[in-house]
Amino acid sequence: MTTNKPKKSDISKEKILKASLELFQVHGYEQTTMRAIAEKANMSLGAAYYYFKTKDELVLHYYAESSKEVEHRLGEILAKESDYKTCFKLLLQFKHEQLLPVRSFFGVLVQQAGNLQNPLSPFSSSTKELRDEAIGQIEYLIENSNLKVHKVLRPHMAKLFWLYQMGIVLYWINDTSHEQVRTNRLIDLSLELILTALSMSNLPLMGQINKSLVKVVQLVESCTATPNLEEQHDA
Amino acid sequence: MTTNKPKKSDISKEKILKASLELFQVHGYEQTTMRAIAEKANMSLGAAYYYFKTKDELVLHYYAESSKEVEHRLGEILAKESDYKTCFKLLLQFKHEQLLPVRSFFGVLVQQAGNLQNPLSPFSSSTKELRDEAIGQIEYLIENSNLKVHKVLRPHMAKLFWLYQMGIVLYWINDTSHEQVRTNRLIDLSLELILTALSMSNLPLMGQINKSLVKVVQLVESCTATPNLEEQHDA
DNA sequence: GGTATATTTTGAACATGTTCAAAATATAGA
DNA sequence: TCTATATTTTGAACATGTTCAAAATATACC
Repeated sequence: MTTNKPKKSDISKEKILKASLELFQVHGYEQTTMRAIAEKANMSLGAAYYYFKTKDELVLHYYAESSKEVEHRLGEILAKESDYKTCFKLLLQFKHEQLLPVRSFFGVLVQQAGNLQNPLSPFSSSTKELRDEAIGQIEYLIENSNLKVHKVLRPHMAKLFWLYQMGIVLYWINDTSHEQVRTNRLIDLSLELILTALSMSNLPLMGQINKSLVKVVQLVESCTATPNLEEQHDA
Repeated sequence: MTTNKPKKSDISKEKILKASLELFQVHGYEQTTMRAIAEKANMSLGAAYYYFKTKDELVLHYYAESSKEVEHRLGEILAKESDYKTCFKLLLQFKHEQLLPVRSFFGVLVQQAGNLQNPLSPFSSSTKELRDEAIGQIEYLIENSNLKVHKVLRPHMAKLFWLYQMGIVLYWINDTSHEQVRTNRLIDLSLELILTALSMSNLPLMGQINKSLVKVVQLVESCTATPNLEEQHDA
């Protein structure tokens, strides 16, 4: 069931992807119409919809693709560095650079964050796979790094970092400063902050804070992890 | 220039607002069409658009209205309580209850948070007035409370609390648990966390963290405060 | 009241995401 | 090669947010 012959459908799919990428990059997500995409791909509107059920799905495709590239890059980074702060910074910077050309339309993903019902939300159930993949990547990064953190927090670090990283992306998307210098500064400053805070998590008087933090993370997670399991009247 | 005679326009506006509220409540924001609103208000589609330039603007109206109610409620709370934790909790709970009937469609406001260009975003320039109003309310709450926090943090507490509160609302919007018990738990837990953390901000070894935090807040603010002043190539 | 101007209302038209039944084409089995 | 089935393509149609020129109505001034 792997790739045998280049099926016609694959070729058409490619055509649509190529056309949409170009248009999205130039005109952004909203301004690009499905009709324009279909036209540029030399096919009818209906054909485009045969391959991608919604306009959203096109963007989701790039998201998935970039996730794979990040995974690859992560391996490279970890081969050279073990200081987790440096690693995380390199990772964020790579995402930053790699996503630069698609920034104009990639934003829709993040922008829809607040609506868990929207399939485009990074918290929605349709993006769960991608989310878990990203969190797994961070987990891997942490495992292979020198991050020292209280054992109560440890199992939730990857999720926390993922949330943090989503915040950075959100900022980046809306950052209109020249070459996004502000985002870079934010990365530096916030990593500094987190680094310092985490290094304190082993102090005795932090016990309460650590526990509260874990509970909050779990509560947040419980809303995203299984959003489609219908109304869990929990206790 | 105050209310003289009930202008025809005011009556029509009221009719639209009433119709839209009912429809939004029953069917939510997306499912409610402008045509349905116009029909329910006994007027043509174009007339509805004469009073509200976009569908969004209708929701924005309720946002503004509820903000006034919150302000009123805040006065009541502060008259009885001075413990800032209790105050904040009461305030959050009031917002929670008061917004309950509009929860189904009020979410669009928060959901668009990620797109600062979207007028519906609570970070956008079109909602700046409302935002400042809300922050002012929190400022007032803090001033009249017993909150003790490091002087470096003090000037930014209201903004921080506002951000925090937006997070809570975001959670609340998407909380499908029975009677939103999860949101209530989140409020308890996170307030506990913040309370503990803030009470530590005066400790000597927190100096670095405090400073970093302030810088991060300022950086975040710089992206929201003047989003329409065109490309500030800052240093 | 009559006329000029401002306000309000209308309905048609447009753009765009999406659906769908039917047509065209490809594929497999005889 | 011929036929049956599966895949792909098409274009028309629909829903809905939005715009707009023209018509209807109200208001103000004589």
